[in-house]
Amino acid sequence: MQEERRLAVLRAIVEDYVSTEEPVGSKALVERHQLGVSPATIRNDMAALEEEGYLTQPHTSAGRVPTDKGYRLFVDRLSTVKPMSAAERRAISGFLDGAVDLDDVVNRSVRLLAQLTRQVAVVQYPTLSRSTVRHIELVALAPTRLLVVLILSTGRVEQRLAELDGALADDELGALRSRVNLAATGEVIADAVAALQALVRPAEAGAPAPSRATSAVVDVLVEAMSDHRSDERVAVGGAANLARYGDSFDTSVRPLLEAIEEQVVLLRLLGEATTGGAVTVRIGAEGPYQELSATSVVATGYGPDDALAALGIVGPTRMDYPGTMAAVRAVARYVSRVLDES
Amino acid sequence: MQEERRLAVLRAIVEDYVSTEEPVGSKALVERHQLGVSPATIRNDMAALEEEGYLTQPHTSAGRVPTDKGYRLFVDRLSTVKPMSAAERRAISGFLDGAVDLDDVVNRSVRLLAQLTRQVAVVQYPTLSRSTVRHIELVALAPTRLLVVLILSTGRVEQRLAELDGALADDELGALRSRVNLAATGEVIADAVAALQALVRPAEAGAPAPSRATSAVVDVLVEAMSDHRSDERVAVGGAANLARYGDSFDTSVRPLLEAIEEQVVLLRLLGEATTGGAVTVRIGAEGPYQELSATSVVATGYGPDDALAALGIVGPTRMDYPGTMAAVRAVARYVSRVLDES
DNA sequence: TCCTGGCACTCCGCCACGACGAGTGCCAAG
DNA sequence: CTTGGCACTCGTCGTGGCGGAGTGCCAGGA
Repeated sequence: MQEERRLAVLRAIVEDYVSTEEPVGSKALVERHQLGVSPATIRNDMAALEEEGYLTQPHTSAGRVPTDKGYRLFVDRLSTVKPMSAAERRAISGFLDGAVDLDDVVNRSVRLLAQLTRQVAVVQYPTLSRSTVRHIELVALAPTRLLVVLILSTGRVEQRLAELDGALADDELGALRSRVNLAATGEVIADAVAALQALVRPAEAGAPAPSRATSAVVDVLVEAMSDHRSDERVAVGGAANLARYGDSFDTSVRPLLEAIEEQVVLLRLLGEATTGGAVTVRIGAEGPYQELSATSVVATGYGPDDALAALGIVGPTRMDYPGTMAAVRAVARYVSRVLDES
Repeated sequence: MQEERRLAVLRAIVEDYVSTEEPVGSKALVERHQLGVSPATIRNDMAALEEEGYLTQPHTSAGRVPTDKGYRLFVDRLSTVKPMSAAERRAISGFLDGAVDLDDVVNRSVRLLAQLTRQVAVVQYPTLSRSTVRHIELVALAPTRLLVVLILSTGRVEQRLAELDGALADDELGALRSRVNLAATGEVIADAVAALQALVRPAEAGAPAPSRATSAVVDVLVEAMSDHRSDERVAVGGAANLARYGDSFDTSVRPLLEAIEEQVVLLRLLGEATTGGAVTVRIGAEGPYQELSATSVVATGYGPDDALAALGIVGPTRMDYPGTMAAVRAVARYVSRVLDES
């Protein structure tokens, strides 16, 4: 069956091109793979694959190079995700288990991912909106100054200052602390916000009006919970891997460097990945940024239901997809596990 | 006086080379500057400057390029730090005033610095050892589980968990809180550590032995205060400016990318800068890393006595030193001011 | 003593040329 | 449908000539 062989040819071309970084010709192909046919036959297949848009030639009479469409077919149908070796798994879990707090988990993950894939790694900080409230603490720094500490399930801690109109006695502070914790602890952020706001809503007739202090504290908490600034935070690592690109500075390195500066861009690149549990691959011009048409993104969600946040890598379209996908998947799993334990 | 003119020639060469990025010849020099002498005279001066090691020629019969020694002389004696314009000052203070917390200050600073200098900017997080303790809070999360929150003068907040042997009553908790705050608040970290350890030292005969809870809390606090991990944190920005280097990828961009990955390297580069109040310039091979012999570091300390931490930029030796030094100095001043206010 | 104009020289960067070779497309035969 | 052969294309690489920018040196002048 020729159709099958054609796909085998495409797979072989992708693999060779990824490892040699040079257009691959028919002769080299039959030498490196056991295809059982002659170069001439391969040439016919290549011509057909080019006709269908899976391959292209840099110049007449150079070898063939996969197109985005070719990589897409390869990723979707021709490759199987390589399982990580036991040693790699041990290295991953050993490296991540040493993390002491959320920041550390994220930083270690991004370095790990960069090291495993030898690409630029991106890890999004856990999304605020997916977290639940673990605890709220109120600390009197001064008679009219309160430190409000918000501790989330992901280990994130936010602190704000609240200025009060008047001094607050210790027992009043304790009562207030109990009330806000009762309302918010264990709730998802959105529900916690609603519950807190209910505390200060004009109660039914006869109930006591909410105190000024309560309002102030609730305001600060709601503001902290609504502050999606940190939703937009990402850690980036492995920029040194950009140096390996060597050629194609302008088409690959420059736009990537610019993207790294723009966290918004990185988030958007990762964005699609949190949907669905599997590793997402965006190849070349499939994405929203034409400057990044020479780069691919391999990403996935992590955390409970893989919906807490996303992590992944950005690299040239010419990359080892099976290996990269395996690494991204493995790191996401271990990060999810580590976060779950803490 | 020829000696004076020679220095003027060196200054002119540095300025022209920085702006054109090309070796500068004698003819171009007399055209662009009012030196009042002929190219031939300039040639003699250039030959003398080269003899003394301030200039070098890429090839026979190309123009001259400053050596590290030439830049050094330029920086030390021939340049005056350009004052920032009023508009720039407004932009800086406006940009930094919007910061909400320490993280934000650092992040904004690094972006600001990268933007002003169009170089890679590096800002070290405030050093733990230079901070004082603002407040310690103890929060009972569970009967035998305490959240210990350490708030520092720089706005940094560290939190740790302490596990207790037995339950602690509210009033006991309050007493413990008072004791640790009394001992540590307002103290520099080193003194705070000593004061806390004094609390649990076997007191003179007759005094009550320190409780298990006290020991546990002090242990956790001392550990948090001794954790110099975050002393080693830096924020990096403006990596996209590397793209402007264009040529000299291997000599400049690659080692810099690698340095950016290695925070230790960045810290060491900034390290020397915290001594003394002025802006420090390290040119080319003057520094400890020969891979970075094509780059210069312009850095200074910030915070009280400029000793809290350091910030600066890393760029090619061929850079606008006066402008860069002005920007680094200005940002450091504003950051110090902002931190002082909060 | 120092500056200046002139002049020969060096050497880089650029371009055109030609040989080489890898790789292709096509065709006719198996 | 596969295969070997063959002519063709085109990029790469080394060669050599040319122009120009820039230099060093020297002799004459202030």
